Amino acid sequence: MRAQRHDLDGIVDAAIGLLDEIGLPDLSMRRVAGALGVQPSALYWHVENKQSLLAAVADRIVREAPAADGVAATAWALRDALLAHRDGAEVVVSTVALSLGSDAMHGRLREAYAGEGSEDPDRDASVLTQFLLGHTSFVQQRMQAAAIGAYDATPESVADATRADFQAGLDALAPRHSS
Amino acid sequence: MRAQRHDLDGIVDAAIGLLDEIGLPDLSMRRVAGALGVQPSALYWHVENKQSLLAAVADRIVREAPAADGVAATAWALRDALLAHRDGAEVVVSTVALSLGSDAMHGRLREAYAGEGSEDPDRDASVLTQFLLGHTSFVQQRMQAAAIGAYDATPESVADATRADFQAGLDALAPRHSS
DNA sequence: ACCTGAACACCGTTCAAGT
DNA sequence: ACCTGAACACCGTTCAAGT
Repeated sequence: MRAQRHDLDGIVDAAIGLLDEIGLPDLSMRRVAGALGVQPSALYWHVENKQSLLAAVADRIVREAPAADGVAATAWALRDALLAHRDGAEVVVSTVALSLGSDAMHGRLREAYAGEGSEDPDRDASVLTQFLLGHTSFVQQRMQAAAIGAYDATPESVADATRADFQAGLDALAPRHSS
Repeated sequence: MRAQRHDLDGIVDAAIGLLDEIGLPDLSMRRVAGALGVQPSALYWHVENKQSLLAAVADRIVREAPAADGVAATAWALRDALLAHRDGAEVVVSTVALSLGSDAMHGRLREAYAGEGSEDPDRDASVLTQFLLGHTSFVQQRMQAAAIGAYDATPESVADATRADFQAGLDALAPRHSS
């Protein structure tokens, strides 16, 4: 068989595509390899193990969030980015402590808080990061439960209710006016 | 071989014991069965699948939190309960949407908010639940990363810093005085 | 440099059969 | 009612060997 030649970026592309299709529980190294037309063992040339591949995926998901002005807009952009991919929140949560993708989150929020005159931008960013991760995990969990009938509500009503939750959280955690 | 006779409670006991020993990634149905001296397939008489066993574990973890007075004390008690078992936060997060153990969390916080004169106890409880879950996931992730050297800090300093994070979150999300 | 092929030590779950 | 035993269709990871 022909050698296929891939790099980390291509592998992450394939992994994200598969993630959206089949979800995190079914995302295996063997499936990623299959999507690339390669043997499972070939992945280990590019990546140390599954966890570090997921870290790279998390990194990409967070970086897909566009830059925005101010704490609230930044937080909404990050929320959108995590919700844009199936199980995106869970993937990011699981790698947050290793200060990869999550550090990008924290860093953006820290800058936004600093720009709005926070007295402790680092602490404020930590708290909002933790809320954001818990919130998005909850949203995706609920949406999937609603989709399979395990939670009695329409996806739309879950989306609406959780947007209101997020807004309420931001009202409390982000400064209202920065003058 | 002798029949072993178990009930759901005993299985949850064994699962929690194993969870503390080996962590969620290594917690398999086969290991739980092994700890009980039983074949893996025997578990399926008591439990529909692994996910529902984990839901029962999550339920128990949350119920282990003692009742407390007021929003802040309730939140700290829940935080302690999730942190009391290895990967406790992750277990609870993964079953939160199915309104099992997590509903107990939400319910307690809702009552506490109502008792402090909140205008929307349901929303306030949702926001605090989401922060609590994100926060505790983050703490356990960081502590483990610190333990294996993947994050450069002592477990104590992580514990201290995250306690301050939680207090800051509560300052913003819980009412300061209830008169 | 990058991939194949084969192997190792695992998984969750089902189901007939035992007691 | 509750468990065993065997099977099915999978896993992540390692490593020699190929090109």
